[in-house]
Amino acid sequence: MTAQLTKSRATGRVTLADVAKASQVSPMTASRALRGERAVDPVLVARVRDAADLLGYVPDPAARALASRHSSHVAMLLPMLSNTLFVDVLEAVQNTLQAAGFQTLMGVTHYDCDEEEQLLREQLLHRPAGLIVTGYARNEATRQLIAKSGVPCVHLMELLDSNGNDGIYSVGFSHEQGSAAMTQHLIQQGNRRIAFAAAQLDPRTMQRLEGWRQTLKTANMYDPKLECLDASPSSIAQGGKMFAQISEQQPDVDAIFYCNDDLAQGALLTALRLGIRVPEQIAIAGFNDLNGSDQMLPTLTTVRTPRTQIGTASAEMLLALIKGQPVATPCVDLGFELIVRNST
Amino acid sequence: MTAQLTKSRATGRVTLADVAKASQVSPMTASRALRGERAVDPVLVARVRDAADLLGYVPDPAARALASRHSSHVAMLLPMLSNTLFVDVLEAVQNTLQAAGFQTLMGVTHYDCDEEEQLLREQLLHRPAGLIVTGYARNEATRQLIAKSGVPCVHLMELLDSNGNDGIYSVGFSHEQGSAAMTQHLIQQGNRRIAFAAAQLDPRTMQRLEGWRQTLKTANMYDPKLECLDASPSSIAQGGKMFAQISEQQPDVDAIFYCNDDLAQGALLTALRLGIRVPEQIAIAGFNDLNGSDQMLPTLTTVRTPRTQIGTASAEMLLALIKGQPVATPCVDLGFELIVRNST
DNA sequence: CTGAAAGCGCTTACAG
DNA sequence: CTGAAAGCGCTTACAG
Repeated sequence: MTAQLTKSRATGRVTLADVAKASQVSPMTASRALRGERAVDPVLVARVRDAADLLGYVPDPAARALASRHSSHVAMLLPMLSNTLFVDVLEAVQNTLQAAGFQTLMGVTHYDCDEEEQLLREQLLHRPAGLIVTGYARNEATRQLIAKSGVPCVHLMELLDSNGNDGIYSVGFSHEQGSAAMTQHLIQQGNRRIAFAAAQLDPRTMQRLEGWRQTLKTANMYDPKLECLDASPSSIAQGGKMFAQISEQQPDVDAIFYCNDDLAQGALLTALRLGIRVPEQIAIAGFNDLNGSDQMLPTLTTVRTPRTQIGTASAEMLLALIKGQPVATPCVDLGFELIVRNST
Repeated sequence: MTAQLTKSRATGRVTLADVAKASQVSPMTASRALRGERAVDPVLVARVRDAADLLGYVPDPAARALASRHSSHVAMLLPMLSNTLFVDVLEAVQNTLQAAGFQTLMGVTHYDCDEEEQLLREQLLHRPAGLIVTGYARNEATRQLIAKSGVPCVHLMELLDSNGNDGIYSVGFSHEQGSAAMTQHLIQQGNRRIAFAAAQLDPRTMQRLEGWRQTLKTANMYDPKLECLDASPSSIAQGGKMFAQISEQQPDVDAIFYCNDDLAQGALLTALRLGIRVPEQIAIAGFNDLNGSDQMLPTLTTVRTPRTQIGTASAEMLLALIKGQPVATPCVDLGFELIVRNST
């Protein structure tokens, strides 16, 4: 077949009109054929597709967004990139979305609700096809912004109480249960004074705190003095500081459960430096199973969290919502895994 | 002043036409006033701005992109997010661009030229206002794609030879010099069998290899057996493996220079495990000064690289290029810093 | 310095 | 199942 190669536009870009002309249908039919909308004669679909291939046609995202009022962007709000946890989620989301022809517009909130609101306002201007946000802790204005936008939204990382999850989509796991499982393990190992050490103090950290609290209370081992909370960012150095402090001020503590692996790694290094034997003198546990935890000395006992799976599953769920497909399980629990190594 | 609040569009969105009507000028004048284009009466500018504020007008990026043939996106190509190096650059770029009203469209190439080409093709469809790419190692098709697109482009991380940098913009530092400085330091410490251990073997790693090579050759200490190269990804575990291998097979090696800190951290941990004293029996050095290197036991001697500054400076340079402003220094060298700690 | 016209490249909504 | 019309919300290019 001989396609007309005449380009009608000054820009030199191959447009839908060119494809339509070459395949002798209207632009509308070409548009529908290319998008795989049904109710188009298969013969025409084939003709249009061939012409598009021949001409090297690629749809213009801006024109499409303007006309349809939906871009091919997905806006994603993450608290912080310095926690490798979120980098893993981001990469998984990106891979899945990219394969489906969507672009990820990432925003970093720094755990700040005002910043989140600001970012979301900005991103909503781009009429994203979908939204991925982290957790549920946000201000009312942001919540309204999401709801009113009508843009499908998936919530990352956390589970929601079974009540009041109407129209809420989420992929995550129970931080409270993960924390309880680790605390239970520490008790079973014979520890009696189990401290909980946390930084950043974001909502998910507080849920882990709660899991530890409840488990200790049930075991009659709870003591507020065992809570070592610090709002500064989580880091290896910070974990070291907290370890030095606890081991000096509370020599009776026989185990420390850190809310994140970077803190626990810092604790392990500081224990080495101070000549304190782990787990003999004090047991150390972490959360997330980040890079390097299996290489520490001793290797770190931790809770492995499914961040890559969370990224993939949330992106897939969002894709379904965007297409208007039914989502069987709106709130997906991907669980966690207790990884017992040598530090406990 | 009383602005007319009548909205003309079915979408309910406040448009430029609304602002124009409210401020009693033509849409064109409103457009120019809002964009800060000169050649508009200051009185009208003020009137238009007020009306825009009052109505809560925000320009539609899609319409703007379609009409102007340039979006407010900046496409950024990074090799890999698992190296925290690039996450730091990404965050800095994002912060700077966001403040200027641009969105970052990130793509991960996995050090694969074909993937890079594919990603760039996809991103170019969105008519980005600017491009940020990593290094210079790419295939000819990709190079052509960048050149033909006419989109301003800044190259990250590396310096370019003084010859042939016509029209090339870059922000980075010399990996070869950074590596040479560290090698020099190791020689000065009295080491005579200095191994170079590297993973991933990307272009910048090879430049560091070259810096080490030249320095050892000059000092008459070069021996090909001292090169320990492995193309698998860089990680703490990989560094540990390489350390065990070198210390077993080449007991005369008295220092190991790792091309990246994660490898060196793994080496330090493995040395502890094997009971090999650092730096007494063997000195260990790294590159980049990543998180945790100052917390290791012993603390890690390394080369600090200015990744946040690279991100900020490259974004600022790109912004200038986008605005058509002259760029005084097209190839910026941000240098590096030798950080001597206790592992050497 | 200001504006009327045309167009960017698609899709929605309405006919047939 | 197909198409002609209108419009998405801006800016470019051209007048004045």
